[in-house]
Amino acid sequence: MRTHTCGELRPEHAGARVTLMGWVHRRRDLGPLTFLDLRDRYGITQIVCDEQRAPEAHAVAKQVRNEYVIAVTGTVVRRVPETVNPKIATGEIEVVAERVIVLNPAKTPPFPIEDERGSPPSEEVRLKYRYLDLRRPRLQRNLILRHRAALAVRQYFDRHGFLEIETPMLIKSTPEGARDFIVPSRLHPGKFYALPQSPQLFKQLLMVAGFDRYFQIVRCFRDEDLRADRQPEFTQIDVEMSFATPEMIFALIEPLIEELCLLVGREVVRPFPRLPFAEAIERYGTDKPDLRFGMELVDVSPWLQDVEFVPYRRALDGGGVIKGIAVRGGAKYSRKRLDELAAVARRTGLSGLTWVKLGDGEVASAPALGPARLEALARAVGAERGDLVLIAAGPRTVVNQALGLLRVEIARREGLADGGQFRFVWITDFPMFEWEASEQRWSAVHHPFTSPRDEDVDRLETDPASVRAKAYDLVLNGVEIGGGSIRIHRRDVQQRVFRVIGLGEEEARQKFGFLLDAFEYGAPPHGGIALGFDRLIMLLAGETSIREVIAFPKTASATDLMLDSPSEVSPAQLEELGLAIISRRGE
RNA sequence: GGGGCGGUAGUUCAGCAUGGUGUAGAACGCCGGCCUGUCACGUCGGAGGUCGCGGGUUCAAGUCCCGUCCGCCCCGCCA
Repeated sequence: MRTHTCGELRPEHAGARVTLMGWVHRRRDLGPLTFLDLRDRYGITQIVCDEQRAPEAHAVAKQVRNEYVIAVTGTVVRRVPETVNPKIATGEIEVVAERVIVLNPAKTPPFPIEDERGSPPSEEVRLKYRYLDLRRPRLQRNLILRHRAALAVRQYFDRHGFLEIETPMLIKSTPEGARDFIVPSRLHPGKFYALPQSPQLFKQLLMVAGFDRYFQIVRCFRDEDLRADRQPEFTQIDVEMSFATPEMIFALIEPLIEELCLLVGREVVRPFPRLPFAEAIERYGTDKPDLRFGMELVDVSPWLQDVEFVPYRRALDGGGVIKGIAVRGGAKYSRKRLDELAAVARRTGLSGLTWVKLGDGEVASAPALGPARLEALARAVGAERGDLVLIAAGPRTVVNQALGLLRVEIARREGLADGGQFRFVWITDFPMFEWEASEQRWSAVHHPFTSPRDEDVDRLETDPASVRAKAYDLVLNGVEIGGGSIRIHRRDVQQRVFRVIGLGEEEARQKFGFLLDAFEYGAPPHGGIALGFDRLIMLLAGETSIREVIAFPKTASATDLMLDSPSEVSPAQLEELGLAIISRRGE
């Protein structure tokens, strides 16, 4: 029986007879004297096997290899000062083995179970042997943090009167939003369940049911392409409150976030700043701005009303805009570097980027503007000697997007984003709808259950573009970590919103009839938020991919290299479900 | 669907631009010997390769061309 873990023994245990079990982390064979580093998730303890004192134990120790699982019985002894190892918590003691038993031998692992020894193995190998990767300190640390965070979340909401209520995983496919993962039904051949993209409708119905304060740490599924911060299944902290205002949601979430940050020793500044969507776009070119650095977008159109330079003239006459950013110390940029930046900007559809170097006299890519004009532009964006000014002209959305991208790209390459800083910001007043050019219809920016702002409701039908939503996102260091809204709780408003997004009366009744019905039985005003748990843990852990905080993640092509999933199923299974495969790729 | 980077020993990589450089190298790991205070032990010796896969060009392909598969990043997509 194990008496202690490998991270537990201290000098005060000296003299105790103990039994440890764990993995052989490393073996140092000095001939008649062999040291074993025994590891479990609590730590590492040095085992000494002496041929003189315990020949049998020593013989076994000679044979063990890395990652063997062994049991060691022996005596804890205090190390003499010269042999103390300050790098490990148990470094002041060691266990002199009397008996070593191999519980299970192990093949040589495909990569070392250690961080910081050479380059890390490729992700492909790590994912194939995920159970070995998970032995490494990095993932152990991340998953322990994830557990502590989940626990803190549950305690926090419990303390504030919230109930964690589970919602179904087998639900109904609905229009709008991401692609659903669908699950065939054996009892109803030809019919399908869908896995939830979020428990959105259920939490609203729980409000109708009077539960008043709900939360859930819940798995969600979206069948879309992956990214470093997007997996097909991911975890949300889902929250909903009755009689809520946005202010109440902010006041609820901010202290929670603060607690979670304290888990990794980070202090945050409260309250988090608020930034209306429109302002975020104008100042940062994005609705998820990274506030760790400046380089804000400045509208320089007013200084160029009478400009003759053709690209600028065209932009202004076409109802567009001309904006710039100041890059500190950018005057030293090479031509190659500037060309690369222009290429980045072009990805957004921007036709051209003007640059002005403020060295000893201005050097510009558009000398036709003249020194006086360049000087004025530089002053307008707040650039000083030694800086670089980048100017984009064109349609407002393209200009904002291009400069927003450049801002982030430059900050990344210059290392302007301090990894030790956590800058939260609430983005508020999102527009309700955006025009889907490909489908020639309006679609909900957040989701169709989001309430329009009271003063904008009248324009739902006449001017959808101008309707703002009671929606908000929480952004941390340029990453969207959550979003929510005050919901619609009246049937008539909900139906009007459905109509705007082109959801017909009949279809609305068929897909969301239960919700519309529920609204007629005394639905309280309510609202909430969903936080991306994986992303939050990723940022707390200092990682750049959520795969590093998920025990068994999928590859960028949504496969599992360990399980080799997805996989084909037997003809019998298909038969039972009433399914037939029409064609397979490549056949 | 599109763009970019990568795939060579168990692992991480070099070699590829300009085809021939003796048997495709290095480090770590692995195997064996020696070593009584190591803790990234040391030391001596050794084994280990479908250069992702298929086709093509060539006297000759890890290296050039075409196709394809896999991993990673980005755009589209993700209410």
